[in-house]
Amino acid sequence: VTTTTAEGSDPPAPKPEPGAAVTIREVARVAQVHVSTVSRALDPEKRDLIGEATRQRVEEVAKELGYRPHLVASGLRRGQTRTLGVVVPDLGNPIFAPFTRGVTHALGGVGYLPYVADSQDDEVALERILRDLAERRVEAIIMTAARLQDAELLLATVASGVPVITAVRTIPTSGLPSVDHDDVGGAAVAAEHLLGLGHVRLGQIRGPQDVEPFRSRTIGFSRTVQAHGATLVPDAVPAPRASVEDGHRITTRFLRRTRGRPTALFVQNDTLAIGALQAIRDLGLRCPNDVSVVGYNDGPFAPHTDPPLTTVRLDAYEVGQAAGRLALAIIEEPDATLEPVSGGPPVLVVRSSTGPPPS
Amino acid sequence: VTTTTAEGSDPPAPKPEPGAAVTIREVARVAQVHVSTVSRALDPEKRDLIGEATRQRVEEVAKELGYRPHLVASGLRRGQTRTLGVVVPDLGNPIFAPFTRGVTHALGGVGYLPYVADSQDDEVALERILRDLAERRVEAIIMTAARLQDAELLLATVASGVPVITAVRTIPTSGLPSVDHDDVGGAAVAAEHLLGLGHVRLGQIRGPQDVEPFRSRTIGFSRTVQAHGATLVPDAVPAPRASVEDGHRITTRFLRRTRGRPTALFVQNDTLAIGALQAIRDLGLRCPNDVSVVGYNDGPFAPHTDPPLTTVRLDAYEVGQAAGRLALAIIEEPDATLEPVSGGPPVLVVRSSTGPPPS
DNA sequence: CTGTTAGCGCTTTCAT
DNA sequence: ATGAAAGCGCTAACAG
Repeated sequence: VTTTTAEGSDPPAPKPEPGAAVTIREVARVAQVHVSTVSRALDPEKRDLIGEATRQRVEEVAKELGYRPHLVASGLRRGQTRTLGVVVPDLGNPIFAPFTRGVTHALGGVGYLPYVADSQDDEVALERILRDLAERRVEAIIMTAARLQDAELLLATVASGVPVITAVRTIPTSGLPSVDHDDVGGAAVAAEHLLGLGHVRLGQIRGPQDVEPFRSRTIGFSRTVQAHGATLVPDAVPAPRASVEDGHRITTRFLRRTRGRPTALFVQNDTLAIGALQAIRDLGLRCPNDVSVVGYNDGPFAPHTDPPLTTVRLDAYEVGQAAGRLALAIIEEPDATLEPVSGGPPVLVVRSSTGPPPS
Repeated sequence: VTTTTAEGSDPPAPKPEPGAAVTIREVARVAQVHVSTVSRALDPEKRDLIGEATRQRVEEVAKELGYRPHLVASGLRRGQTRTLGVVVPDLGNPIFAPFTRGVTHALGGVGYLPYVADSQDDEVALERILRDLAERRVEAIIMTAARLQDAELLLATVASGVPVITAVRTIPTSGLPSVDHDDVGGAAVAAEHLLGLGHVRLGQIRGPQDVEPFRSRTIGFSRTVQAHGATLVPDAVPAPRASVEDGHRITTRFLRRTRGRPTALFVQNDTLAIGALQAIRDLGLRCPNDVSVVGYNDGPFAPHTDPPLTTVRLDAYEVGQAAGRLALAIIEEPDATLEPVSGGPPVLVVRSSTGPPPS
């Protein structure tokens, strides 16, 4: 119990305690007010509940003591963490750089900060990541590493109370809110480009088919080629991973084994396409003279491959922003049924890896 | 006040309360034990303080109710967040993918999860990021986005109580713990390679000189060239950013303006080198016939440029791991003076972008 | 072995 | 306009 100092001239003006981290309590003690007053004075929403004079004093003391708010503690009390999880399959895939920037930009102003985790397409790693994120009470998870068989795991996460949205790699049947982009359409555009150049024997180098976008690209491409009455040379197996190495391997096998080799290849992403271009060179063929190549994503290196890659642009930054916004929306309205958001239409970027078929 | 049920036969076996999130308290209520008993039963460190029978019951109830520990709350109590910040200058730079993986792997087993933030080399963005990380009470910050002029800001962060370590981009004068790699040596190796091929007029395309590694590379290269009595063709300005575009622009200007053009170029990172190769082509020159190029980093695209890039390998994964370990070390021993850790020696990877000078 | 009590740092009724 | 008291979910002495 402190004695009132209603009569004294100068108030005691306590010295800050040394050592210990400076908390709201310390500020209160030095400023001679109750902790709740400090809390209010420093809360932008509530600062005008406090008298001008006291507020100024509190602010001054806070600054002087070097007070830093403790977001974890205030978050606990408020029931929020202002945190979310971004799960990517592979940070090495160049589209996740702009994607992640898009997310952070959408989040930036509102004080959310993302945990970023890389699942490496490993089921048990993913499981650990999701559990960890849930236990840290992230307010939402932006999942870009989904394979079709992960639906159950993701729905369980949602059931446990953490909203999950999917982007880039969605799971259409799951009912999870998603940021979509029209990969069927994108692949169709690629096919039309090649058909328009006069190709009649086309093939595709497919990515892992348990990943939605690759599956859609397969469909879009096949359907369009067949609709035009051209020949779709059947490929052997899809690439197990969307890596340069697998692109090289699968392309080599595909171009070597085939009788009546295709004159044009739709390679389902840029990373695979880099491997494909290399394979073509290694086989002693020339691109685009012997075989044309279309990639997908228009990542940062597409303009700089040899030859520069014709590819379908997917604006990963934009998709990331959309994902960030969608995540915020679902945080605000957890029960709203959210329409899939579109990440913008795919557009073909023509460079030098495509040309007319050899005569 | 609950009445004791000491005489009844079957214990009441309370039903879980619906709705509300299931906490340790709820588990305790259902399992008919005190919350602290639950806390202990579920804590791997303390589980054997609890009787076999009760522990099993608690575990069972916890599982049945779908109890998830609340890491934020327990962290608040324990005074830790098991969280750290990784600040990168640009996620688009391909070395930060393996770097970040290295960090997470070093951290994985011990339950730390990183926030990842991208400063885009923007001073005010960086300031915001550091403040935010500090207020979230990350236990350490791994800073890879440091420019020399950021020393003060970083030291202020340290003073505010959050340990900061630097990696990739260090600030030698700052005294911050760091993961170093020998860029002077790496550049020297590059120079020796070119000199060994017989080049006598060499130049370099420099990255931003307020960033330590670029500065060291400048020194290592110049020094070695001069020591061998060869001519170092002075360049105009360093690239303001380490981007493909700047690499192209600076290289174009450099090769065009120079009388007595150099026959070999040390380009201070792979991204710039991609631009440089492009510029060489655009000028109608051939690489390596007219001009040889050595890059730096050996990023994922180095084998796939045209021609494949001779470059100095920096093992970013390894550096990331070292940074993770260093961060853990400083978390455990905040006051230890930590020796700079080395991220492994630079090694030259010879591909096809270098050859003897034209005769 | 288990329960009691207090408290991490903060916010929020509810008083006054 | 400010203070008092309670509590977010959990853990850690300190009993017994």
